[in-house]
Amino acid sequence: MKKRIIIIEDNSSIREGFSAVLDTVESYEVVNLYGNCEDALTSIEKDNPDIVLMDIELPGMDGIAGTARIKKQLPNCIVLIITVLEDSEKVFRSLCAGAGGYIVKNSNISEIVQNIDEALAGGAPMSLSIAKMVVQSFRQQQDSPLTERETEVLQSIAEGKSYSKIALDLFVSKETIRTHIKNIYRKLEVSSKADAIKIANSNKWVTGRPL
Amino acid sequence: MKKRIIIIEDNSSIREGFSAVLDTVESYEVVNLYGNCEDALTSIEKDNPDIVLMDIELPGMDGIAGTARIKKQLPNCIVLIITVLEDSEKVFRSLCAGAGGYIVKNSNISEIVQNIDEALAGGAPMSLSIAKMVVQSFRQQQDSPLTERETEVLQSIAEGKSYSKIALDLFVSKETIRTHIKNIYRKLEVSSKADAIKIANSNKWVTGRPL
DNA sequence: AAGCAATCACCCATTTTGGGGGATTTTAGA
DNA sequence: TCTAAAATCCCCCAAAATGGGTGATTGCTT
Repeated sequence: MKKRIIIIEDNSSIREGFSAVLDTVESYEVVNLYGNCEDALTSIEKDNPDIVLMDIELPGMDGIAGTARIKKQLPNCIVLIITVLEDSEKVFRSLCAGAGGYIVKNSNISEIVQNIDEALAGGAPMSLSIAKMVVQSFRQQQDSPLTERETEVLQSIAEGKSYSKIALDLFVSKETIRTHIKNIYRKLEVSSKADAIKIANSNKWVTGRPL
Repeated sequence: MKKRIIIIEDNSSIREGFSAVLDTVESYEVVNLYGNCEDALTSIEKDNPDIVLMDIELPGMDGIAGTARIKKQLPNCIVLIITVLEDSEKVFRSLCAGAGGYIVKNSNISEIVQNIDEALAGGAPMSLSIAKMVVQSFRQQQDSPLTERETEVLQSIAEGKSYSKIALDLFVSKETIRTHIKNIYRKLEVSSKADAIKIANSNKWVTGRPL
């Protein structure tokens, strides 16, 4: 059975190019081409694709949101992101949205086919450089105004722990934790847990996941 | 100036092997070898290494905690993890701890030198398979007992938002959020935010970072 | 000596949380 | 279409958590 493929890409040259290439492959069948996510989503059920090649930059709904929508409707469908090396945050977010891998925009025929076959085989096709971008997005903590202890406390806050629980974990009194929190709030110029977490997270001062 | 290198690895064959290999390189100087982190940490200041080759599996303090300690004392020191492909969670955690890259255990001389040079040049050396493991650790959300809405609510909880804030964000009343929370607690068999977050996180039901 | 980090204490008002009821409407599947 | 699940909302209550204020001690580094 031929693998059903759809392509969502606003640049018609690239769209047609990929389509032409993939149509030469015996085991593939390009069932539809779209210039945006909105159009694709209306007929995705009928298209019933095994593979979606998705651009990230798109007019209207972007490829990340589009990936999430598609995975919601067709969980078994594999979305491969067509991309050029750029924003590591976007690469990361698209993975979270359920992207199955990456295809570099100016790949040649054999590379594209290889990527798609790898995806169909259950792998996660991507170039080393793209993988590194994702990895990078976890380190790069810029210098923080918070002390070590304060960071530790804020990390615990981000894990949903109460002041009492944090105090127990760090073997200090609840009052100490409260003082730290006050200092954190003053330094970050916020006055709530949520705001502190948001700032600390966007600056990579905390890890984002429980340690 | 020669780059100072120390090796922390409990397997003496591997330790001596790496050392012998690196000593043949003109620009490197292996200044010390250790079988565990504890010993290494006592004299790390004197060793003043540019590069640390660190095993993950170690008696006593493991390589992840060791990496964190070393980065705390010598922030500019680059820690490269010596590893075999195994646990993606450990690979991820070591990155969070500040690891600068990975060296596969049975690499040959030129690969090792290449990895170290890449690290010194500011890169993040690692094999494609290791990078993929990290990437994998973000998808693979197993099936959750939570509904979409409940997941959305729990995600917000993990971001430190109060019920009121979540209600505002989702355009529903605070009472609705409370009901969702109750259902989440019942399904996960917990009775606190922290516990719910911990479970949801370990099962990848929430992303761990604000969306 | 001054500054900073970390520790702890007590006061206060307000908000949040968790658990117990019960109810309606919308959605989706059998 | 009937039904079950999901999502929405409301009330009560007590306990806990939170945020802000003021103040104090210790120890370390500069």
